Amino acid sequence: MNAGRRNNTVMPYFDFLLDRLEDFGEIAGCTEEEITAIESQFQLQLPEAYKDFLRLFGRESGHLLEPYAMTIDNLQAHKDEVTDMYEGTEPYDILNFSQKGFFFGHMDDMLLFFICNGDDDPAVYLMEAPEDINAYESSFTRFIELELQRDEEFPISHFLHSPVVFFAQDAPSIVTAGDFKDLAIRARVAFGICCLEYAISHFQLEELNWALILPLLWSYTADTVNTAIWGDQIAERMPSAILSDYPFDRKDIMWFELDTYEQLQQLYRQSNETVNELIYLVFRIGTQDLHTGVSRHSAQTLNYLQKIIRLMHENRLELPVITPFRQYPITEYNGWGRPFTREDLSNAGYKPANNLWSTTATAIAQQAILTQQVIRYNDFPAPPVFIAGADVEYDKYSDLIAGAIVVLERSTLQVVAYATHCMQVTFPYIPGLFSFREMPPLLAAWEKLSQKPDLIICDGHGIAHPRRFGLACHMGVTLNLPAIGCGKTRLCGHYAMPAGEKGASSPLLADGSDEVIGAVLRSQTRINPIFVSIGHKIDISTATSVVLDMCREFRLPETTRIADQYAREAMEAYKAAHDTGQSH
DNA sequence: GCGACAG
DNA sequence: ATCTTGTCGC
Ligand SMILES: [Mg+2]
Repeated sequence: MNAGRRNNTVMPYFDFLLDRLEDFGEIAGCTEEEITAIESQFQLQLPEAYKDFLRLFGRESGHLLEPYAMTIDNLQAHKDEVTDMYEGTEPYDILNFSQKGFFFGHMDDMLLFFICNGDDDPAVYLMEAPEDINAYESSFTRFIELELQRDEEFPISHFLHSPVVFFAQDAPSIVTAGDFKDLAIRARVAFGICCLEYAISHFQLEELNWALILPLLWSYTADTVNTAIWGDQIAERMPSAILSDYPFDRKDIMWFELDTYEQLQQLYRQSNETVNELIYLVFRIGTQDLHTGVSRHSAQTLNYLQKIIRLMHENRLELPVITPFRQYPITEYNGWGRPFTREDLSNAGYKPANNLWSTTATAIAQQAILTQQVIRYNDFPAPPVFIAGADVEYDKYSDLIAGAIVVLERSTLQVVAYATHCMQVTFPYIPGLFSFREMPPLLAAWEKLSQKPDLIICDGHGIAHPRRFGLACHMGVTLNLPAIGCGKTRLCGHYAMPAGEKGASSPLLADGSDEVIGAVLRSQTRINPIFVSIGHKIDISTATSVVLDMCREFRLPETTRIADQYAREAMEAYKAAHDTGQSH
């Protein structure tokens, strides 16, 4: 009767519900047209299991499922909520990748989503905040099945399969215009200029002649500034004015000559719209209250600040942290704030733009999602014979990074194969996000490797990691290869010192629980122990014995040592080849 | 609020 | 991780 009634469509995913549909009370399904409309509205391909769900419950989900707000009339609200969390970014862009996150319901304050990656019955995740994402159920059907079995209203206590923690510095800076409500105009201008600098760095426009405008902008925060003159000077240098069709006219321009005008033209032409718009917005903040004085919170400059923040978000740009600006309250100097310099900001924690830092939230989300794919038991057909080692080398004077993977025969330590790759770094070093820094050259080296190993020992932790997803896990899961994490120092967890003799070990325990996340292994007698943990497809005792087996004369396993050698060699070779090619 | 934080 | 010199203990 209902248009949502299924016709001949097979609905295999919720067979288990068909004989108890009356328990749900009032239910109604979606039509195929509605489902198609959702897909086009959200620009994604919905998984089959979810479509089946919609065919049954898409319009009315009955009292059992009602608290989850999973009917289609809620979808836009879910999306809006996520959008708010991310302040302007599209919710399905959160997880970066090519896949899109689809937010289909909620539990209390937490949003439920799956990733549209082509999987017919995808895993379900819970998002409490952008950087706090947990795997919840292994599939959508299982999610429905298990939720219906729960008696409790909202069984929050067992939401989390494993605790997800992250270092505070991993979290992206979240700043809203409202945060500047009580801060001086000088602080607002300075924040805008900092955003401008971040944008310049992000678009790799540092080489342009920013000296034409940046120092002048910064002069606003100095004690010598005359804001009226500053406004006049900046107005003449506005990108819109310089790039307009009107030719240079000495009568209109008081503050610079023709050659400066031409240089400015060149600058803004090579710049881009976003950066030029930021300059304009900074100008507006600086001049808005010029004649009226600063009233209360100066709502209009907050408005421009909001535009700046939105522009930054639209371009996926990290925002400067707000801490350094907090020291300039709106109560000082009639709202303008006391003067300061860029150095004052640096001393208070302002970090210059680093375009590599903009993706931390995405990286954390990936880890929370990928960690459930880690297999923590032995999963290999035969005892591993060809053991790979991996290490990465850096160069202090450039942004070069060289990765090496070496394959050794387990007992003889013969080098069976090796491969290296040198490239530019693509990610900064952030404890907890290490794999995003070292994986790219390692994966490139892996591609070149003529003989693939049975197992890989990585120079970094596996599950001995705040989100249980260190470098070794990332490598293992990515390559679908048994992997061991072997770190030199602790990242997280606590332990008792193992006995002094080679081979002694003690468990590495997770912070705040008794979960064993690794082994502290004495690899040489009375030498500092090393940290072994599961990477992928191997258990901790097997991992420990394999690592111990590879530790012959030194503290570190031969795999790591030899990989280190090859990586260093590759770096030197690359630099030498590059030098001769460049020096005229 | 402060310290801790793989390579 | 990087650079680089010196020192300690076997
Ligand atoms: Mg290393």
